[in-house]
Amino acid sequence: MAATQQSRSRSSAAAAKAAACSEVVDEEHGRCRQGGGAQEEAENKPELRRGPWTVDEDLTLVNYIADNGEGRWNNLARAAGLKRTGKSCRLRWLNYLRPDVKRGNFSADEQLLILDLHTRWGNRWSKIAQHLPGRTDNEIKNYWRTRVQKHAKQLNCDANSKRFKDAMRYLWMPHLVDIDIDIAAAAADDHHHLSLLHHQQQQVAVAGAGNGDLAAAGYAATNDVQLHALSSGMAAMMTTTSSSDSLASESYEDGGGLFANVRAGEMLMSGGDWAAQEANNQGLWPSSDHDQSVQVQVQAAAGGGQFQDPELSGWVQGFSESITDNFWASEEIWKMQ
DNA sequence: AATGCCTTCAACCGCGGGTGT
DNA sequence: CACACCCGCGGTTGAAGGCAT
Repeated sequence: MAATQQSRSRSSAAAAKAAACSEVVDEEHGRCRQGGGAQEEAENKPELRRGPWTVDEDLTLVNYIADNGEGRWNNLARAAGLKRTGKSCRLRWLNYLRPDVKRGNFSADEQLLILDLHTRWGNRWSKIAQHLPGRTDNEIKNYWRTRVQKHAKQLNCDANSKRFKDAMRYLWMPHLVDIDIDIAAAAADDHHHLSLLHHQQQQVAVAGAGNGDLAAAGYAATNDVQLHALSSGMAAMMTTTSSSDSLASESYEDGGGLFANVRAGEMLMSGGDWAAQEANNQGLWPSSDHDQSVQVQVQAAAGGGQFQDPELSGWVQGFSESITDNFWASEEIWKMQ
């Protein structure tokens, strides 16, 4: 709510500023021109505004789309009488004015899903956004650049690096799942339900540890139920998207891979049977030889052994230590969102 | 109070792919 | 086939607000 108000406040301020702005833009290249200059061009081309949208412009755009629908953005901009490029109108509508745009901070579910999907698809923001109803690619991109990359910086590594992905996979995601379970438990305020959640969590872990083909084994058969029990919001998103596109065929792998690795991460932290777990994850999660070597090293550390790679050892150790202060202190931000 | 730095996010830009002529 | 136009995507920028000094 606060974020929404902040956003609105910013928008209004920006709009007020824009109203006083006489800057216009070349339509084709979007370049800035100062008002009064290049008169000849101005006569041939309509002056276009750029910068923050005013309330009047927003209303014009919203009303026009309500009457005529969206699409054909250049024509729309002209027909609506907006001195904006079609691109600008489209962006304003899709990222801000659209009624189903969800505003405010990302939930743990959404963060988890973003981390998962980014691990799979990289910076395919639009594709990722398709699986977060109400969220725009721009918002997710900003989230990644501001929040996630900030944590990567804290860890002194690149957000796209193997190390950071490992950190997300084995430490961050499990933590988000825990937050999610806590939230679900608090919302339900139902001890029996909570027990069920943890019991089903265990079942997935056991299924992963007991069979070499997790996806083909019990997981696939009960995936949907388990996801719902584990994380209602995330499961809802999975369910929502499963019938819409290619993710349908991947959804079992998504949930299974993610969850199996999440459980593996928890095992790591508790010194569990990593090797057995990892063996069952192969094929479900993008995994390279390097992945495996890293995981073996992580396993060694979890079991009290030493890392073969001193650099990695130091980093993982530093990461683990930072969990209790810097990293998870800032994580409180997530929790509050 | 003034200043500077940092964070956030709306908006812009360039590019590539799709489509119509 | 060539060209022009439109749309959507990912990267980047810059304004605004918050915070520290």
